[in-house]
Amino acid sequence: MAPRFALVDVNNFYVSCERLYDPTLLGVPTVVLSNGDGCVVARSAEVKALGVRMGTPWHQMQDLVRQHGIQYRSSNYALYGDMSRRTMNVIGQFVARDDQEVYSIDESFLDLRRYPHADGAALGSQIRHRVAQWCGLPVCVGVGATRTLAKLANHLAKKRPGFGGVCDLTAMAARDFLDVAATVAVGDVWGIGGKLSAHLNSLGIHTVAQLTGTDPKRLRERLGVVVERTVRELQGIACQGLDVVEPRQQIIASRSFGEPVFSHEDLKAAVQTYVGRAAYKLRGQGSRAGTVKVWLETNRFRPQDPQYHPCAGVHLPNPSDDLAELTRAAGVVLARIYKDGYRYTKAGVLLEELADQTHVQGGLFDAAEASPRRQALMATLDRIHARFGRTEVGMGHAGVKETKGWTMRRGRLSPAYTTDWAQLLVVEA
DNA sequence: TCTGGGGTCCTAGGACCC
DNA sequence: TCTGGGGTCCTAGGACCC
Repeated sequence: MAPRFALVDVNNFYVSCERLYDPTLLGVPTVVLSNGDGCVVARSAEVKALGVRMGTPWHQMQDLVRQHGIQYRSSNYALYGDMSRRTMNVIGQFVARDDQEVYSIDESFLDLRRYPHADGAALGSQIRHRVAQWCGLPVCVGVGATRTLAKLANHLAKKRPGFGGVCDLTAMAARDFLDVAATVAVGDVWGIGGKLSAHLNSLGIHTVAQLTGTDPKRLRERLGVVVERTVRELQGIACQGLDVVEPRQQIIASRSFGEPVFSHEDLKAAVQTYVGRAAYKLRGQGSRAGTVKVWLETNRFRPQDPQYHPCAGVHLPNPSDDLAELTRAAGVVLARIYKDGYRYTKAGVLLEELADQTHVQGGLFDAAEASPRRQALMATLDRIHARFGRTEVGMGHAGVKETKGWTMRRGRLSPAYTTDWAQLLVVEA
């Protein structure tokens, strides 16, 4: 059966979620800001039309904000995560369970090879209609013979109004495809970012049509196997299927601080909080970590400041998911890399060498396996975390209220409308 | 004054082994 | 004075994605 993929993607996902519960934002230029209200991570169509780029620092666009009355919201991941789950469930209704891959918070691939008679455009329209009606969110659908082509189709469905939100490249004549592809820049292809784009341009390859016509083997010599595969996928040869969801291979928890931090004590409090978050995710996927790494950052955007970006880690004698052990390990690393006299702006914790809980090998000199009491304590922590949110209970200094300086800014956070009884939407009669 | 956070995969080079 | 060749594993760093 000929491979065929669909990619369903929510338009301006975070902004669309905010608008769903606050209709005063409809038609108004709106952005959602990153953690700490640092920079723009989602833009409404009106803001995109003003030429605001993804990742623009918020403080750099204040003139534009005043001029055009741009509204902003702080990131509300409780809301986006829940809306994502609902949306993915609705999209998944159109295929068997094994034929859906949730690729990111706002995108899902569907493997259509088991539905050779389904009309791509009609299917796309149905999905659009149902997600709009059941979730209140706008999506676009792209269909192609490979995942890369489905991505490209989705890009066209979004950018070219003529497609009406659905683009099926498998229904397009080869000539028509090349005509369209000649109008799309290589940088718009999935897997071709800024660096590779510049490199391709220097080789005289500017459009998707040109890239599609290039010999993949020649490109491999210069640019590596990733680009080779991308070109083959553009040529219609599937190099990647649907990915099975594997447990993560690394878990990161990090934040920029609300204000700069100088002392070992404050850094310790921050790092302990991040360990708590990482350990929660770790246990959530049923893994244990073999390595704990910690890194610190000063402000890279102020070259006049003394810079220091250390990163170090420790191997644990045995992979662990125990918060006390992980916290102790992180503390040891932090003490090793901490140096006085720097203006720290960010810290992070990285758990690596993740192993399945059931496949952990006992060491020769271990104390007995983690005691049942200890495991019960961890399970209780996880329940508290799930019920009350991240910072209520922790280890050591984690979450102590007085050490406020490093906690992040969230100036305009919308309520967790769908995940917290206390924050339900109120409709005035 | 203010510039996100969490991931994946690939590659090159060094260490080590036989 | 002369000093192999081939393989694996690990790590750091780069590029990309959302």
